[in-house]
Amino acid sequence: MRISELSAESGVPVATIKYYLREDLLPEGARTSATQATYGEPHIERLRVIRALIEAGVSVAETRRVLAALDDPPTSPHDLLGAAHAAVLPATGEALDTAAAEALAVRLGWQPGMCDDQILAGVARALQGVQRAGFEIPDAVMSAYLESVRTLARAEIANVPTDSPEAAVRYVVLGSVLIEPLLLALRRVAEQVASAERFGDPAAADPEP
Amino acid sequence: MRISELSAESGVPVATIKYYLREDLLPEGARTSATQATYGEPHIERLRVIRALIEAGVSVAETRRVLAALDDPPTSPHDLLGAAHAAVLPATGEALDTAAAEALAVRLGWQPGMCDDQILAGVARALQGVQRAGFEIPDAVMSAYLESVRTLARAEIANVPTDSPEAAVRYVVLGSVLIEPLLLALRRVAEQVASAERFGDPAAADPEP
DNA sequence: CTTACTCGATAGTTTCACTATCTATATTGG
DNA sequence: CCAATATAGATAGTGAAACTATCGAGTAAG
Repeated sequence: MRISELSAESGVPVATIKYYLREDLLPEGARTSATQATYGEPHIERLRVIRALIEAGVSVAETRRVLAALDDPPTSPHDLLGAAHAAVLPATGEALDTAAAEALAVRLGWQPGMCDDQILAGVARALQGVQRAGFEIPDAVMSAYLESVRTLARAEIANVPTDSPEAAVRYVVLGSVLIEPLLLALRRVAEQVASAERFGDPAAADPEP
Repeated sequence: MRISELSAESGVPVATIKYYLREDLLPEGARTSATQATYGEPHIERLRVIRALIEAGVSVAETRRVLAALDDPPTSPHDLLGAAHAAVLPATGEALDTAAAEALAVRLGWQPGMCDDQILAGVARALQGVQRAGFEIPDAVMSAYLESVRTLARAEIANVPTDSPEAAVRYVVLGSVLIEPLLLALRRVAEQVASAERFGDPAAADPEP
């Protein structure tokens, strides 16, 4: 398959494919001469993953790191998850108050050394943003967050496929990143439903013409 | 308070404050002459909210809409939530398969007409991204997502403060937007914990020197 | 009255994700 | 075999987004 066919097949413009090649998101095709190369099915699949990540809001640099984790997975599934997470986390710039973040992590069953500091720093950064806006999270709500997130993570990890390493890698790496927009979108729907339940919006009743 | 003091107080550069004034994120100060205005405590608070939203990844245009919802809230709490959600949702460009999204929404207790199509379109878009990457969500995991998200939303809505309308507005509008990074960060920690539990990473055991 | 500050307008900067152009080479249809 | 088309790789340009800097004219304070 030549680059123009790859483009037609995937819906991604040739110029963009070349850009992804330059950025090391997509591997080179098999060279047939100095100015010619051919591409195959793996390239199409890879392009699908790239587009999904980028459209999910992952930057090109982060996408490159996610793909690197896919291509060159650490041996243990646990390290794999760490690599996937690290790929989408910004390097910590400013100093953060990690005490509050650790307190929450402990309520999730976390123990010191259990994961990369970056992951905890993400919690600290998010808390800082919430707090700097002068927003207070009621205890009951925070408890619900922790409970929900633990349930959800347990189900995810319990379903890591063990049959093939490749499947496990795909599941862990893509699952941790691609699911994020879905969770946020589902939360919005659930909030609307709960709000309709509580505040009994008349518009929720089926309107007859 | 003059603009330079507001800048010193809030840590936001004068040029940036002027930019926010131009972009209608921050209201004008009280004019004392043609080239002078003074700012007060509300401006500092507003700047804190703006910075929190923008650092949480909300764009300037979305931030403007969120602030508009804060300033000029719909009368019913339910519509308020809709306004907050609509503020951070992109206008749908391409056609989406909403059937799958509706099926999920129904499992959350959703009924036709219960919320803006945009919110459902967000689910459809997220599903499409997941699916185009060739990623399969196991049924058990999807069930856990729905269950978790319902629990979490119920707790959030149950805790909307009813004493003052202002407090309710703040809670709903900021809560739906600012909490997102926190939830994603907590999910990562919970995944790490669940992963350590399942795969028994030796590094999780406390290392003695 | 001079020095510093302010407003408002305008223009410049940086980053990001593409997108377009160009040259030398390769392939392909007639 | 040769002209039309396509390709790789390099380089430069684009447009959006979020600032950042500069400027001129008008205060304000010591």
